[in-house]
Amino acid sequence: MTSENRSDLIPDTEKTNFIRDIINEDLRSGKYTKIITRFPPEPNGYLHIGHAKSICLNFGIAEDYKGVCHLRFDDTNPIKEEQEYIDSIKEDVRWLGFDWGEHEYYASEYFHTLHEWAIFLIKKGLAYVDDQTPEEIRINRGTLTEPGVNSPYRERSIEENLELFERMKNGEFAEEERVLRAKIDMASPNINMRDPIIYRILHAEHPRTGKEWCIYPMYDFTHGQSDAIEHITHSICTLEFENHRPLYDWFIEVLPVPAEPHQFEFARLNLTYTVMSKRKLLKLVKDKLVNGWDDPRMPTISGMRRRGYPPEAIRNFCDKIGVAKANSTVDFAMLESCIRDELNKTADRYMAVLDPLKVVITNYPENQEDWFDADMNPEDPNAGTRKVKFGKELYIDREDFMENPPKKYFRLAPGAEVRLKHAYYVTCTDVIKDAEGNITEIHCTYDPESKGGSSPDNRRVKGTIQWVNAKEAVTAQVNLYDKLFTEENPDRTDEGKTFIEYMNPDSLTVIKNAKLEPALKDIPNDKAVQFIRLGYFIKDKDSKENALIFNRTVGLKDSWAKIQNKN
RNA sequence: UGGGGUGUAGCCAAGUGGCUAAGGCACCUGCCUUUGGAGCAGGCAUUCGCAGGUUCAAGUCCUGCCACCCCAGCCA
Repeated sequence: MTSENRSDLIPDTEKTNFIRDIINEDLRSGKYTKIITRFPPEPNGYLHIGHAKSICLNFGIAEDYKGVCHLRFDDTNPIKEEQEYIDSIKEDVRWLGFDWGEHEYYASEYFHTLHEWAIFLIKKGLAYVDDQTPEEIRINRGTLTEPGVNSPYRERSIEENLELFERMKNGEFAEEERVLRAKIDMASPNINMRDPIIYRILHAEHPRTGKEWCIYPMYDFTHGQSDAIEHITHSICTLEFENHRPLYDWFIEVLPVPAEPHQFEFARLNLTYTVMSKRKLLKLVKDKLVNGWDDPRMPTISGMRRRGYPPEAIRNFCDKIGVAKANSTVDFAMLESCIRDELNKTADRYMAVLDPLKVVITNYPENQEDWFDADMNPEDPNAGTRKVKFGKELYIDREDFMENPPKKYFRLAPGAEVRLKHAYYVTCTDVIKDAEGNITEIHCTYDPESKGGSSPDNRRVKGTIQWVNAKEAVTAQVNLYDKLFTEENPDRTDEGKTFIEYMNPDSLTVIKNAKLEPALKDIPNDKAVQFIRLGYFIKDKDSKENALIFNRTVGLKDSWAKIQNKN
């Protein structure tokens, strides 16, 4: 091996984890002079936040070390895989902000090489065709504590194996009738080494190779070799493959592969109040317990996109949670914090009310109107300002008025004065009710001196609430989301329940009659905004010109709710 | 009961024998505020799963123990 020290490639970064330590060492020692990683999804479902961790790790390393990251579809099981998933995966990786350039690969492109390598193994006496039934194979594999027993077909001649494997390939056998196995050690304490199956018969059409094959290589016979073919230097996967590493290394050792990749394992991401297994997510979709893979309550990348999570926030989250080998469950609040942090810096502010309560400013002249300058984002002076129009009749949120307020309630109440954001101070003078005693309207007076939101006498007004002008407000549907599960760990089984039974019946609240500042009507679909005091929102893809729909991405931190919960 | 892993705060997570155990989330004070948002200041592990041992010095090394996770698909 030529040994060139490329420690110059080691990035100056605060990101630190055991994988980067290994890479740094490999660069210093001259083991590698260029880093090549890969993200290897199986196209059998949509990507979720757990995949985002792997994507950020693999593509992030490639970026930082001036290397490349391949996007490789692990498409060895045509029964579960579909083109729809391939398309969604590419869209999601791209949306997260990563670029695989020309390096888009498919394990299925290597089927011919893999097939040749299988024959190579047979010729070396290191693989054989087994005629046992699945049941027999299972029984003879032994258990965790007992060794397996050799297949009666284990010592077939190389010629017979070659012929049988050829006939398998030619479609002469039914599924489950025969398999090709590596001949390793049926007594190995590592079950993966007990003559693992490397080829099975599947009379299924493949999304990419069509009907060309009826035998398909297993994951273990595919992954490492694909890594070798692509000259991957660091093949990073999750912990459950740790037991497979000896097998990975065995194939690399024994086969005439063009490179010697190495596998490293890290702990997959778990998040509180959500499930991450593709099987479970698929069930939620298939059983229509959610509205598709991109339901904003789903932990899928597409769900988060529709929910309004910015890709930068997801990437930042992946950086913050770190990469280690200990199983862990990250607090959902950590993700939300990253979302708010990003949105606080970037989202323009607008005013909206979710549950409109009419306010009449009794001393405001009938035909007067005021235009106020409202800052788009107090965090970003460059965001500029917009004009908002004030009027005699407004809407405020019903939550922002209480007839009998508790202590420390800073909002509107009879006799209380509040600031209407960007506009005037108002004081509540009357409460109007219907026959049932429901509050239908409140009357206020305004202080003309407080124009713009501050008064010459500098008197303190504790509360500031948002409002919209009744005359020009636009009506919209607003979707509020809560956790999909009520249980921190929906995967728990100790109560004898399934994850479905932990679903939160109130995970979606649809508000039909929200009133919005008119400017919101023309907001682009992918532009995140803040509704002042209510949270961050994004226009839903089903939103129409005359049927606006906004999804709440995440609420603002609510210290008032916290105070109330204490009492 | 075989093999492979992992244990640092409520949750992530640095730490590679040597100054007072990083940082973030959450939480708690106080300040500030035209969003009860944001921001600012401070607090929050006498101790690193437990017990021994080595050393002038141990979260880091050694021994033993405990707990949890993964593996018996012709899934990946």
